Amino acid sequence: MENPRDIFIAHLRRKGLFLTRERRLILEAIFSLRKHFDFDELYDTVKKRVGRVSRATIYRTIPLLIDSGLIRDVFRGTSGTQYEQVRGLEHHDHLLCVSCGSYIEFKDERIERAQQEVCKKHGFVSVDHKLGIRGYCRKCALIKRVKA
Amino acid sequence: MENPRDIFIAHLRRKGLFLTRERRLILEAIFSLRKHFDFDELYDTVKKRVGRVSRATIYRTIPLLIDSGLIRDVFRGTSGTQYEQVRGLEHHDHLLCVSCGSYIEFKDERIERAQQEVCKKHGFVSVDHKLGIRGYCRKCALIKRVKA
DNA sequence: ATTGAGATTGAGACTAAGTATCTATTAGAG
DNA sequence: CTCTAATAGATACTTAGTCTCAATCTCAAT
Ligand SMILES: [Zn+2]
Ligand SMILES: [Zn+2]
Ligand SMILES: [Zn+2]
Ligand SMILES: [Zn+2]
Repeated sequence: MENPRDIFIAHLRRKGLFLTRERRLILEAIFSLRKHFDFDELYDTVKKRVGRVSRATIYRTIPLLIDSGLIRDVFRGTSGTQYEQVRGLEHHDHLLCVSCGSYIEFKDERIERAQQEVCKKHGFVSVDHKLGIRGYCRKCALIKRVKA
Repeated sequence: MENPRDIFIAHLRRKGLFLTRERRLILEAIFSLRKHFDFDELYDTVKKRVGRVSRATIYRTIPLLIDSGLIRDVFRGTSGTQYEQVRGLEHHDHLLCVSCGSYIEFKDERIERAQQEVCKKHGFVSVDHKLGIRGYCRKCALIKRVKA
């Protein structure tokens, strides 16, 4: 039951929903994409494979996939939400280069643990969290320094 | 020179811009608002005080205030960006209740320090960061438990 | 105080992400 | 196979935020 398709079906069942052709194709399309993707990439991929799909269907399916734990939304930039495949991957946070748009993933146990403590101290029940550090990646930082 | 108005003027000067009546009024309006606010609250407040202001002017002024370090944008929810006054306050991060919309501010030095180390390890030059933990505040967590 | 170049405003057109609505179609239980 | 609820597609709609441009304002230089 670690198969994404089975996970998805199980989640749909639980909510009394069907695994339709479209939902299956959207799920498959996601796994043909790079790990981080946005709406348009998903939309274009599905369209290329099926010929026709409604934007609304994609928008309706995304929350189902999020609730299934198969993807998550990572950032919300100026041009729409960025998603990423979860694929059994561990939770992680991001370094985001504001210059070239690249990102680095990281996970720091000290940060994760400290967050739990913060929540505990405030009687707060955490559901999820996002830590995004914006700045300049090694390459862009170098370029910037050369220019300056 | 710690006066917000002076900080703002200095920033404008540096960029060859004027402190216009509108910009001054927007700045003043912000200080009459609670610490966290969104576009509409700012817009309505300015309008109430001056009678007329263009949405575009507010939108044009916000980045100037951000660049001046007087406000910062905190989240981007479903309904627009949330800003907060900085007012010489220390940087902090947020616990966000998904049930009642309240937030708790916190700062954890261990987290801040660990972030610096992560950046260093990746040759990443950090500009800023946002850590948002979503979940249920004490009160809402209790209500949820009672219901369940 | 006047003036002129450049900055700024207001109004509204525009863009684009995401949602809502409606009708025809489909999934799947019985 | 049949029936019903769920669904997809098409498209209208909503809304945060940007862009445009003519009219107006700012302020430094006279
Ligand atoms: Zn984390
Ligand atoms: Zn990632
Ligand atoms: Zn922080
Ligand atoms: Zn805050």
